[in-house]
Amino acid sequence: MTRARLRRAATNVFARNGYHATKVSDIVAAAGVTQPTFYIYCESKEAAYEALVAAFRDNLRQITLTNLIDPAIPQAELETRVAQSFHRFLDFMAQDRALTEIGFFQPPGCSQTKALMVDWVAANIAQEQAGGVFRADIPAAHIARMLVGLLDQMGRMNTDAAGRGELARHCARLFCGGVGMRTG
Amino acid sequence: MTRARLRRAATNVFARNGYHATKVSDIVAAAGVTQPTFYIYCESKEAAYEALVAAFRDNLRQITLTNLIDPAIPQAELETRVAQSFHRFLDFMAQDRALTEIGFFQPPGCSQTKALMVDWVAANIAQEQAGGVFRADIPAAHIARMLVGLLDQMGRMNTDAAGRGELARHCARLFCGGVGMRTG
Amino acid sequence: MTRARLRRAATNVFARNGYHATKVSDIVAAAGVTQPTFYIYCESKEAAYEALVAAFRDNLRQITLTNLIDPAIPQAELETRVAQSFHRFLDFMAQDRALTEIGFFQPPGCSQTKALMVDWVAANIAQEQAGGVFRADIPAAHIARMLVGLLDQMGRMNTDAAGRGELARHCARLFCGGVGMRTG
Amino acid sequence: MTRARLRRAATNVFARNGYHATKVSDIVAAAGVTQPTFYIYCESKEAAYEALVAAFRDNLRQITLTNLIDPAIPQAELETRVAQSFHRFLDFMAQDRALTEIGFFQPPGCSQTKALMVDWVAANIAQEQAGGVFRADIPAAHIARMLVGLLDQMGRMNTDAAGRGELARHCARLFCGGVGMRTG
DNA sequence: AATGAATGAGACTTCATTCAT
DNA sequence: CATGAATGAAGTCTCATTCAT
Repeated sequence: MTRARLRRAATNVFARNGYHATKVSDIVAAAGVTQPTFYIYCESKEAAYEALVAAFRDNLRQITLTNLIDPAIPQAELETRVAQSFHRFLDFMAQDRALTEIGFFQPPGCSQTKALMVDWVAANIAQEQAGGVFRADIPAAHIARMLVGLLDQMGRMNTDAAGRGELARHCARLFCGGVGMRTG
Repeated sequence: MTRARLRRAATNVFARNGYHATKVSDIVAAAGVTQPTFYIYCESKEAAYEALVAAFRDNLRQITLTNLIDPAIPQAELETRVAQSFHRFLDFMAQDRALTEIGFFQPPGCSQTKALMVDWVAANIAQEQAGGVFRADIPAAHIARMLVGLLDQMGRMNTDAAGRGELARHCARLFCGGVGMRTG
Repeated sequence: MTRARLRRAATNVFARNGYHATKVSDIVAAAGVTQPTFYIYCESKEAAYEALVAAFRDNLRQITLTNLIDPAIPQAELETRVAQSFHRFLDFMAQDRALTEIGFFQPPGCSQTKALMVDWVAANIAQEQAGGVFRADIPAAHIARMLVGLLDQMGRMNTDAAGRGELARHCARLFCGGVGMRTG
Repeated sequence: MTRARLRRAATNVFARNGYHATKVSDIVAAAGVTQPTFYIYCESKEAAYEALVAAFRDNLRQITLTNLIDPAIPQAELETRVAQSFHRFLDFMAQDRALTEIGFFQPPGCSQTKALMVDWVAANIAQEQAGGVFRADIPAAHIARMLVGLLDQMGRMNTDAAGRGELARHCARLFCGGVGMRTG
């Protein structure tokens, strides 16, 4: 109970103020407990932060793994399928905005998180390229970076569930087809 | 002279350790001067940091403005022209890696920088869409976010001049044509 | 307990060295605690000082208010009654010499304290003049200034209880009758 | 020339801000010279201040000495003569308000100045008592303190030349005759 | 399990003062 | 005589962390 309140408080305060500008006293004030109590549940301020980051990364990892696309997919359905992947990511990021802030947008930690995500996504892309789903003349790592960069920017927009649907479709269209005019 | 050494030292130390973990004493040690000297040239640690961020943003703004694409461009040359734009961005980011770290990758400040860049780029894109250079079924803001996200990720790779050329071409290909297979 | 020790220590050290020459480290050393403890109980060095000044002023205000003289007093008893007022002031000032030093003799603050006291006393004098207790051909404000100036100087003398009695009588005699020889 | 400008600047700045809150950099800025120049003319900030205080005291001493009253004076003219003394003091204090602020109203130094003045005045009073000018049933030191206290308070009022004349007459009346009603 | 009270360590900033020119 | 540039020394304040209860 106390543990949960501390975790919630820490997430919110860290998300609002960032790691360095957050004082342990702010967290315990938000949680309605005293400072020594904080140290009953957390090794240190740093450990508390890292636990949140790690939790976010674990979830992100799961989402990423489930987004691998079956090579049997018909090209006609690809964009829709990719939109679905984007949608999952965007929903996940919106679901606990404060935690996402900590794990994905804030230093210290956000760079590492994205670097890891690039690796995970790149592994998927490589398989998908091998399966003929995506073009193979560009390294999987580069494509993975594009995807992560896209999510990074789009995830910053505060959209409701409906907005996320549209956003995901746009992402998919850009990701699959680029911005060029279709000539001919 | 001393001013330049302080600026260089501040850039490097801030880039290496981040704003909060950087102590004024670190900066002056790197510059080979004493602490009071720092305060002769800088209002405060915060002001010193902000001056660096502002300098980076100004340069970034210039680059962005020069990257507007002429609507008269033939579609066949578009990708090459886009690659040129990416190349300029990547070169700029590589030119003073430490300053880029501060202005583009590190908080506090990086989010704002990217938000600004999204606006600048979106203004370009909107014109380019109006000129028929890019598809218009996706909001310019979304396309701008993709571009910034792409640069954000690609700019993190430490590449030499040759590597940047290839990277820029890959970016352009993805940006213009997406990842999908071209189905006859 | 700690709060009281800090207050005592602050009073003594401020009184001995003055506001500017007093270091927080001096205060905490005198109180037998560490520096952070000081900041648990006091907002800042300045706030600590102001609190002492304010406390002194409040007390001074009370004393002043109770010194208003009933207009029904016979002229023959006036000097004795005035002596009583001076006695109260002198006792008050002697009672916590260090606090008096801070509130009444030391800048910053002493000028303001005396200006306030002049106002309070002037209000009394005006009533007393209206009641025919004191001559009315001199503005109450001027008389109040004489009284405050007199106390300012006399309060600086370090006298024991008996000395204060005599001093008060002298003050009263001067205040009521001046220094001139009584001719006729 | 430079010496005079520095002296004037120091006087004004010290008077406005007080000793501790005045920075050498403030003084030199006001004088339009650089910091090292200050040290060509002044041993130190403290010495500069003390020189001003000493100058004020010297002048004050002169004024005090000339205010000794001839014992041959008829009682009827006493109050007028005392008013003249007060007038001289008030004029002196008004003549260089900034220097007076430093020498007479501001710590560190004002207490000592007044203590000295009490001594000088007391010497006068003692002679005057011996000459039958003033009542002798009150120690000269006490009377001197009353006079100094009176001046201290009255000198704070910012009055023009005319106002000082009236103020001096009021002071004399209070000093000589006190506040009591003259009962037939 | 929880807290009231306290602290060790250290950061930023200021300012009187001095060289070398 | 005057200065541009620099510094030694110090002071206020903060904060993560810990006892004793």
